[in-house]
Amino acid sequence: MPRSRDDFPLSATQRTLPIALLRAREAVMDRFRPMLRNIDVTEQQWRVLRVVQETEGIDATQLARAACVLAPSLTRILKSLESRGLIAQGRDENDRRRTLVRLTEEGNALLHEAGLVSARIYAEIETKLGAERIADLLDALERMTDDLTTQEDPRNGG
Amino acid sequence: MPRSRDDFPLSATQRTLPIALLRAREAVMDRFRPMLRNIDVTEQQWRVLRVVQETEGIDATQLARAACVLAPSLTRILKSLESRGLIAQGRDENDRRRTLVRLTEEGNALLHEAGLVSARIYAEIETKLGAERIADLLDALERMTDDLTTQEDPRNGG
DNA sequence: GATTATTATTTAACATGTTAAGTGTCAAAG
DNA sequence: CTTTGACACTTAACATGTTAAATAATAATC
Repeated sequence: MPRSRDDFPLSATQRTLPIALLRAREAVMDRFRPMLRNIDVTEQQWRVLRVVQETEGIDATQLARAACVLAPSLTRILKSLESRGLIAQGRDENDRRRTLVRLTEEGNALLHEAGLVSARIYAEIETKLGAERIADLLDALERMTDDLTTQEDPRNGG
Repeated sequence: MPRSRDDFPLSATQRTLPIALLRAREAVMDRFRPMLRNIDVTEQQWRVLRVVQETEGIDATQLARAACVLAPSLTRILKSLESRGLIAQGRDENDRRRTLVRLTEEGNALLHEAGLVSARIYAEIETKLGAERIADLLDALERMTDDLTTQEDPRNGG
């Protein structure tokens, strides 16, 4: 009796938020990985590019937060993307500590084309799962994230 | 007008499954990281240890799947945990390709103590969010993972 | 039983996660 | 204007993610 691909003994660790969130994310990302591989861009690089596209001239700190990458990772990613000619970095003249990032024309072209494929994949997922179901899940996830991130006021002893 | 910690412009990428799942997972894991750091065990090592605890004598392939780590990562993790005396590896006598993993007494002691702390943290999260809400979210995540993982039968022309 | 295919694991190479420490810039205080 | 502190990265070091290729052992085939 062979075990199928997702058959492992149902145990406590499999029914926890960290594992369930990780597995769900893997399931989603598996659909996008072929596209990313086609354009030779990693998952994290893609997130960074998408955020830069949405907010041209964003600074590194906000970019890191929005793309969910740590500052040291972002440093390397920006260096890599710049050497590939996809983005350009500059200094904020008002605060020369800050790095400002924008897409090059080449980066813009890449995002335009890959963005179409990405949108199609997301639409497929939406068809498979149902738009409302995804919206509900997104709402639940965002609420949970907020509730866990908001640190309780220490004055409300408890 | 300073921007608060989680204030970034609300844009499309922030309302997608990959980002939302990533952020939710980060919010949860932030609660466990201090404990993990205390015992000098990484997030992935902890998952591996927990699964081994649940299924003593598990083989590497099932262990990797249950702990959500890739085979090459597992190789390194097991080597590291073995060198610390927390686990022991052996060969399956019926199939000498397979590596079987079990906890040492030291590993068992570590998991017992840290497991208490972990359970307390999880209980805190449950109190903050509500047990039913977590259960519903886990159900939704598991359903979505299943629905995305199940490859449609090619005979049902699509 | 030798050949071939398949499976389980490992190794290698590069990218990122993670933490700590270092560097340059701005801002407040003296 | 200098000192101190805070902020925005950057670098370094180690662990893991990810893919491809290599090894070893089993299974299937002729």
